[in-house]
Amino acid sequence: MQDPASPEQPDTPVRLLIVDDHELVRDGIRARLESESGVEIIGEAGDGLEAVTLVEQLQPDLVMLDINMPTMNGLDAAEEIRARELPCNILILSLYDNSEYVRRAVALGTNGYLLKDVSQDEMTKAIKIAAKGDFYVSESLAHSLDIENNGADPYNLTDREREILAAIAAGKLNKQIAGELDISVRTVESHRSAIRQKTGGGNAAGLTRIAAELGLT
Amino acid sequence: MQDPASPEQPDTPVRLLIVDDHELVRDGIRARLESESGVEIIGEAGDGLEAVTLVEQLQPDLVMLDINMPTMNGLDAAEEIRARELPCNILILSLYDNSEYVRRAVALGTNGYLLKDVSQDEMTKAIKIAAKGDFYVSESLAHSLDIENNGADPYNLTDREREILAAIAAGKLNKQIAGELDISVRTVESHRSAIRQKTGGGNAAGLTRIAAELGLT
DNA sequence: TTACAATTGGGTACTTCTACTGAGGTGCAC
DNA sequence: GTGCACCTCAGTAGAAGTACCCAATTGTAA
Repeated sequence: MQDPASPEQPDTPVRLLIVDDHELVRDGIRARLESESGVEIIGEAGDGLEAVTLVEQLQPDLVMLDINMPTMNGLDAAEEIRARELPCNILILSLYDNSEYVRRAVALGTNGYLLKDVSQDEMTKAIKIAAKGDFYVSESLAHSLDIENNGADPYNLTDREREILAAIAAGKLNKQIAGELDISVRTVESHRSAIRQKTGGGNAAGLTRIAAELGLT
Repeated sequence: MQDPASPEQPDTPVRLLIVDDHELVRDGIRARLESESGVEIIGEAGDGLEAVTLVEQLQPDLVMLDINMPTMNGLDAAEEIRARELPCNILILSLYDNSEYVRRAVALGTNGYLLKDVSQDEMTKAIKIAAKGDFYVSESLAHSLDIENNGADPYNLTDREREILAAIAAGKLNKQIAGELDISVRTVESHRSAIRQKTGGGNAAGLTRIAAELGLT
């Protein structure tokens, strides 16, 4: 999928960079992989900024990125790594199975999306696949999402609708949103109405919950 | 604080039960503690229900409970353990530093509250303290919360206000809330107004975010 | 080219929420 | 028993959102 410096020989271990803001989780990953001969952990980072820097310095074959992190989240870090055209495969490791995250991960050209409830076997399998530049996604996710199609969210919201939903969830009034997007209040109301219809979200509180569910916070 | 079967001799290892829905996190905890002679991991559970059962069966000195879990969350499990008067100390291990969780944990008579960004040293320290029946809380939390006082949330909401805030966050209209609580709409509006004033929450979307922050979802 | 989806904008009537004002009753602490 | 916090309820005015109706423009896909 990408064009990384992937090891062609199967006996060369995957040089892996672990990124998670929780040392506890990093310890867990380490514990799992230290018995694995095919993987060599060459570094750790605690946030996205540090991750990008270390990918540049250490040039790992694969970086395992948590999403929810301070300073810079994993998806933004992935975007930055791709923007700088660093030759490194990316495996997203997230707590959440929300489709908006997966959608963005796919759009960014990452090499996989794992949930944190992953088993040891699946994790090593995913690392091998992602390190080769292919794409791996948790089975539980592959079933619930139609990634093959176009990565659409379950509500089929348009880009504009997602943009406005995020603004609503941020507590902004229609008038404010209209001002910021330079459109009329009536248009915002139209979009809002469409969002309600598609999501069944009800009032602002309901829409905020759905926005959170979609990762638009 | 409680009255558990705590080991009086310092050379008797703490018999620990680990509860977290993510095998990855359990592996991390294991990896950290297996070098620790004072701690013996006697079992694992993946949700609250399983946790209560295993506490009853294995009678550990200490149970380490994650909060966010399927089937039954960690706080409800702690409540059940206390209700059954099982002689076991409880250490909460949570991803979130929200005050409502800490407040409930304190009210339930648990023996500590750890954040998942805890270091190895602090974790073993907390385990030792909690296993003795004392109370340990992460320093970062102790600073931000006035647990000494009465475990109040940072907004000083009353019980009724929290109840109504939760209903608002659930997307209910004032009229609905009034019906369910058997009070007038005007009263709901009064509470809502007070909540806004205390939290600076603004409209329903803002209040929903704050409710999520307080763990009222 | 035709068809369709997305985005934009409006009219009208209605409901809900917000922002102020006021006050009565209860229970608890000093 | 005097405060004080809490819960209860009301009036009024205006702002905001909801629920319908409608249509012009643009871009893209069949």
